[in-house]
Formats: sequence, structure tokens, C-alpha cells
Amino acid sequence: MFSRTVEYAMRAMVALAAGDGRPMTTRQIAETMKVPQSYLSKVLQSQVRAGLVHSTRGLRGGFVLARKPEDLNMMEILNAVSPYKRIETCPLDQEGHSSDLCPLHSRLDMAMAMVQEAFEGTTLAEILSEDNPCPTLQAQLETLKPSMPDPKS
Amino acid sequence: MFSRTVEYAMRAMVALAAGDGRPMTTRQIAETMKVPQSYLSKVLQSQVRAGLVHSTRGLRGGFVLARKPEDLNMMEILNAVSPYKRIETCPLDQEGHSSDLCPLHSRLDMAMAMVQEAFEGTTLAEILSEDNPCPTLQAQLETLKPSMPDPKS
DNA sequence: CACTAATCAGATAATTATATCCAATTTACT
DNA sequence: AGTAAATTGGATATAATTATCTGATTAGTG
Repeated sequence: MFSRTVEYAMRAMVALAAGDGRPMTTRQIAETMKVPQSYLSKVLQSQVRAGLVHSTRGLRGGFVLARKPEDLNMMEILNAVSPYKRIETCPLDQEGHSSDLCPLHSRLDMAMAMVQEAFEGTTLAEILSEDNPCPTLQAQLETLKPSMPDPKS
Repeated sequence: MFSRTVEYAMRAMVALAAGDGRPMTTRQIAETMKVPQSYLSKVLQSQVRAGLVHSTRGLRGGFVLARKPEDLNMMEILNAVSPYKRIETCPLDQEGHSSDLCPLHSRLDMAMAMVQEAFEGTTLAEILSEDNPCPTLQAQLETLKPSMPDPKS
């Protein structure tokens, strides 16, 4: 149901939220989250354009969350890569400006509304705080952290 | 969120359910539901293969629902054109056979579960019985019925 | 100031989804 | 039997998504 792009965006944002405050590179995120690296950069660019992430170029650069994980929800992440278009008017009734949807599209939109609500109500912080994290994710993050800033001192 | 194919499939099935028992042709359905005719035939073939619709060829042929609208739900229609794959295992943890999902994918799957439940719980009959049908759909169906079998008598 | 690590942006390729077209087949009616 | 109406299936075209690559840009380091 959700596109691969959405999947990747969510994974990347979780990775960022799971890190310490320092910028993470696309390579780090890609390896941790098993996302094609060069596609990830596109996905992250969307997050930057949407203002959810800050990017800094150059050495020691990378991506950092623009806000605290507590007020960054799943809906914003999804919207950044593929705008969520609720069904406003019945596509079968292009002329009528009546605000009501037909029963079919009312149902379809209701499903979308449920998803929207669920996603809006779930922050990155909430995702991180749960007690059954991906074992792989945990392990990867452990090994990545120490090996990162190592200017021979 | 839902692909165009899914949209078309739902529209077509509603059109069939709204008709009298006689077979409807792709052209009738396409015009009523504003779906590209030649693509609709592919969509309907999926419904036939899934056993939701019966097709009869030749003159006076067309498509008929295989079951009563009361026990044909939205989920079956969706599944016929694009199988709904719930998230069974965390894609980040390919090795572990642990049945638990990580918090992220648990959320994603939960959203899918909600949609699935909503769709499974909504039959074509229910959609037809609601009191705010598409004006266009109503009108089209009215005009189509009388003008159909008209061999110059 | 040059070098290097890193993102950014644009071009391009590959894959999938959407849509159309046409020949073959089936069926009913005259 | 012959013809018109209809689905079926295959081939093909177009558009959107997904993915990769390459050069340009930026920032830190010595």
C-alpha cells in the first residue's frame, strides 16, 4: 500500500532520530536501513525541502533532524515524499460542487482519514521508545557510533 | 494512496451491483463510471479470474456479479487487482524469524490492518444502500437502462 | 590555497503501472 | 450459414516510479 519511497523515507528518519545529534551521512543511513544509497539521497532531499531535515555539505556534513523527534510525526514524513491527497470531491461527479462524496468515495476517503490520523498521532520519539526495536537496527547503530569520528586522537 | 486500477475496479463493481441482473458490457460500465474502456476490460478480467464476476461472450454478453452484493466486500475487489500484502516480518531484520515487527513496521502494518478491516466490513450492498449516491451515477444508470435493448421495435 | 569528504542537482536508465489497439474467439440472432 | 456484438489475450505505447551515475558545489583541514 505504501510506496517504496515512503518506506525509505520513514526508515531514514528513524535512523536519524536514533542517532546522536551529529550529522549522519547517506552512506551510514543507507547501510543501517538497507536502502539504496543513491536513491536515499533523493528521498532525503525531499525531507530537506519539506523542512524536516537540515543538511550540511562538506566534510563532517550530513543530515540532522530539523526538529525534535517528539514533534515529528509519520504523516509529515510521508507528505514530504508523496503528498497525501484526500478525496475532496467525487471524481464521478465533476460538475456538482456538492461537498458530499458518494458512498464509494466516502468509504475510500474514510480509510485514508484513518491512516492519516494514525500517522499524525505517531511521532518518531514514540517509535524509538517502544521496547521491541529491530535487532538489526540496534546492532548496526552500536557498531556505527564508535567507528565514526576517529581523527586519530 | 490507492492505485488507479483499484479505483477503477471499485467503480466497475459498484456499477455492476447497481444494475439489474442482466449482463453489462464494458462500454456501458466505462461510460457510466468514466473509466477508459479498454483498460477496464483488463481490470474486469482480474475480477473474473478472482471469481467475483462472471463473463459471457457474444451478443447480449457482458459481466455479472458472481455473488450477491451483500457478500462481496471491498477487500475482495481490491485483492483481485492488487494483492494486499500485510507486513509479516520486519524487512530490516531479514535473518531473525522472530514474529514481532519493529515499532516502525508495526505502525505501518497497523495502518494496513485498519484499512483491511474497514474494507472487509463494507459490502457492495452497503455502498448501494446509502442515501447520498453520486448524482451523475444515478442519472447515467437511468438513461442507460431503457435505451439498451432497442432492436428497432 | 589546495585537497578531500561530503551533499546537491541534473541527466539518464530500468522497471513497473497505466492505457490502447488489434486479432481471435465465442455467442445470439436472423 | 452468416453477421453483429461481445469477451479474451497478446502486442505495443505511454507515463510514472524507482534507481543509478556523474559533475558541481560546499565546507572543513592541513
